Amino acid sequence: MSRQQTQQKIMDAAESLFAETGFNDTSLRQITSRAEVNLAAVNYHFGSKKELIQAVLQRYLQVVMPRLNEEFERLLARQRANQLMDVLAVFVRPLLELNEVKPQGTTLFLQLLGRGYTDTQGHLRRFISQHYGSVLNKFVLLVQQSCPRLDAAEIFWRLHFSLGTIVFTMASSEALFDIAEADFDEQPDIEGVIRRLLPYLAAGISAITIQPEQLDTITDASS
Amino acid sequence: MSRQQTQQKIMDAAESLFAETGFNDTSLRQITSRAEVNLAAVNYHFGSKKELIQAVLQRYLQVVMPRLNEEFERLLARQRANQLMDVLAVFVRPLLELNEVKPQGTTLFLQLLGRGYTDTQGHLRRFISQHYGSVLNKFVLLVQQSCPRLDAAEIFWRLHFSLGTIVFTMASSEALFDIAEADFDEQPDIEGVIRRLLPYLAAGISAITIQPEQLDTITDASS
DNA sequence: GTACATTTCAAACGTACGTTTGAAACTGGA
DNA sequence: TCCAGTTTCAAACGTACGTTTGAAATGTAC
Repeated sequence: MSRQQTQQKIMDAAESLFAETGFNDTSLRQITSRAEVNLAAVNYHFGSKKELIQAVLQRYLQVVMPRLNEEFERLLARQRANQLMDVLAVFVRPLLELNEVKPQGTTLFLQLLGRGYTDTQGHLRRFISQHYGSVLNKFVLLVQQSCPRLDAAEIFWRLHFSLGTIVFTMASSEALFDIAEADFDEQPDIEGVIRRLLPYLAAGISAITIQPEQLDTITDASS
Repeated sequence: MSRQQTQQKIMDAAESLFAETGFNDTSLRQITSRAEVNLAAVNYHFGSKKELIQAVLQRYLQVVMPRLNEEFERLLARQRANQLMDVLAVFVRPLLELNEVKPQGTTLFLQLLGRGYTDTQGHLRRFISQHYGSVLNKFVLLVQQSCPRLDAAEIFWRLHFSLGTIVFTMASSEALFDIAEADFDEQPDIEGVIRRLLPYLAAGISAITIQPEQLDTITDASS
């Protein structure tokens, strides 16, 4: 079997298991057994489990990140500020194109991204911000331009709120899909979820800032 | 040492470690060592690690859930539908009262809740919905009443989006606090984050629903 | 076909985990 | 004081993990 074949079999088996169970709760023995390769193959081909995790994510990141970078640059080159919804919508196409990389690619990638942030995998956060920090900074800049009302701190928090929404939804998407199917007769797919996500995120990010006094008023009024 | 003292020392040590590192990545040896009790004490007093996790959460749930239940009942008894913001604001006071149960109680509880949903701890989700499902159903009903425009499926998704925001923010709140402090000279506390969260969540949940055609328009327009 | 490098394989390594055990140390009431 | 009941303790158990090892198998170039 060629070097590439083995590596690919390992990464294919690993990514689905990682997406289902998380990184820490997936063992190399599960991975190599599903991939039908020897246990030692992971360490031989990737060095360590940590490096395998990075390789699995890198396979998608190296496709989607240059695409996002293009889109961000294009929006930044415009004369006037973009609508927030337009900035967010930029993600849709590159993400859905991951389905051409491999079947279920979009779902897998987003689930993996979710695991990367919820599992204790500090090295993954570092890996991403080291390799793609400049791309993500362009996105933040675009959001700032589209929401001039909001100061940097507010945008920082709201973007992390949004990251939480995405990451949590994708990490538990399997369970959510099951419930949606059982309770609402939906046949939800990843595109449907993204469609539901965008207006939610856009409204949240551009929400009117509340003053402390106002919040107290509301809290008091209901007591 | 009395039964209660030991159990409390274990739960105190466990909850902070769980909040920092997650359930699966915190070992009984770390817990008993920090609590200065024997390793076997956890199994003697709680039966198993799983039951310790539930006990740690239960300590907060049994305080906050009856309070929330009261508030929900009160809002449900009103003649006309409540504002969404009022419904959400109901959480603020009961959550902040957890700081009186013990120092940092609010933060700890929300972090633990976050871990419960992001770690692979299916038993916790089951535990909560078994014990407090009826309370949470009242909340869903209140949201539905305050957003008559939205159908049940849309509310289902948006409430889970919101859950993701809360859970993710709290699970990584330590890191977020550090960044906010370094980059924006904030001294963020849990109350400040809640203050930032409410308008974001309210705006997201009550966002205007987008039609598929409109989304395509936006996606196309930006290409 | 031989010599070399690459890849696979079964086995073992050391470590860490949750849990169990049985004896020792306590406790409070008769 | 004694004793039953409770709680602590050090030690061990069995299991699973990521990684390493060295020999066997496979592939490749001449």
